[in-house]
Amino acid sequence: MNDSNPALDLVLQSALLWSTMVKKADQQLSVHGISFSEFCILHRLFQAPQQRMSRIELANSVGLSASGITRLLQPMEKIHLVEKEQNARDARVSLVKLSDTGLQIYQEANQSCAFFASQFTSPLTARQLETLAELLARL
Amino acid sequence: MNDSNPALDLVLQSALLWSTMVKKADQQLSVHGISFSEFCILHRLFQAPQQRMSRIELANSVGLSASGITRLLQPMEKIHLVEKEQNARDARVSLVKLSDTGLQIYQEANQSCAFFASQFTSPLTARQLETLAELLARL
DNA sequence: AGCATATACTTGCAAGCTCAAGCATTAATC
DNA sequence: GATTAATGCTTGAGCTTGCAAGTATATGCT
Repeated sequence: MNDSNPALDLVLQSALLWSTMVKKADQQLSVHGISFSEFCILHRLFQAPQQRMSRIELANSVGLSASGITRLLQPMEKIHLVEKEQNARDARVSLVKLSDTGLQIYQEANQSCAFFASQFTSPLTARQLETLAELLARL
Repeated sequence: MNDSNPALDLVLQSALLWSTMVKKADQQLSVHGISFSEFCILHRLFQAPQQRMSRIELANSVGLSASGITRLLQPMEKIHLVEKEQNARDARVSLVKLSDTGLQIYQEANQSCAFFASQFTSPLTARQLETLAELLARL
């Protein structure tokens, strides 16, 4: 009757884990006035060469749709966390660039988020953390 | 400059991974007319003693808020996947019970979801899957 | 050059979820 | 026994996101 299925169990287990994790991260980041999604954006931009990316690249890198990016970026532009730039070669793409204030907010938020992350993963040893990351990277 | 932080990387990596995973699972389940959230509900009910739970328990077990459960369950009651029952001891709680048709849909959907899950985890060996589940269980 | 197709967005609409507030019921305290 | 607090749930308002459709630009084919 109860044909336990490890793969299915894993999927359900992690879905629950992930949803609670994001909620907690959101809470931690709220003091900086940004959401977890916004932090992901800033993080990707920070990592990008010249801290600038196309919106589509950005969408893929954080797992959102193109329209999701458009709407998420609108308020971020308004408060000048990011800037809109045009691509000289291709007039379709509009680049997103991390602004100075965006960089500052990112660095502050990064502290909070890093603290949260280390707290969240504290039940694991460094070695286990590494193993976990490795296994997840295969999926 | 690039002070790489394993814990933070893990959090960001898994956020992306799970969001794409849930989207794919939703797609797989759409042929049964239910969402991933709804499948989680059915799954928990199926596992529950007498296939019946209070709404708050259900909310916690799938990582939703109480109001989320209320709204998610409304259409499910309408198409008779679940039934509402009263608790004799406590008039506040209303129990949710898996119906016969709900059970049937669950079993069909379970096949799809199990297939998806095994496909999703196919890059991992059974041993690695076990390790992964074990590590996630600690978080 | 001209037309079809693909790409990079943006926008209208709808779904799914949360938070805050409210209601009903139960438990706890005096 | 009455009052206060806690619990279980529902509802209104609002946020975030996705999908489908639309626009603008680029690319490829002939």
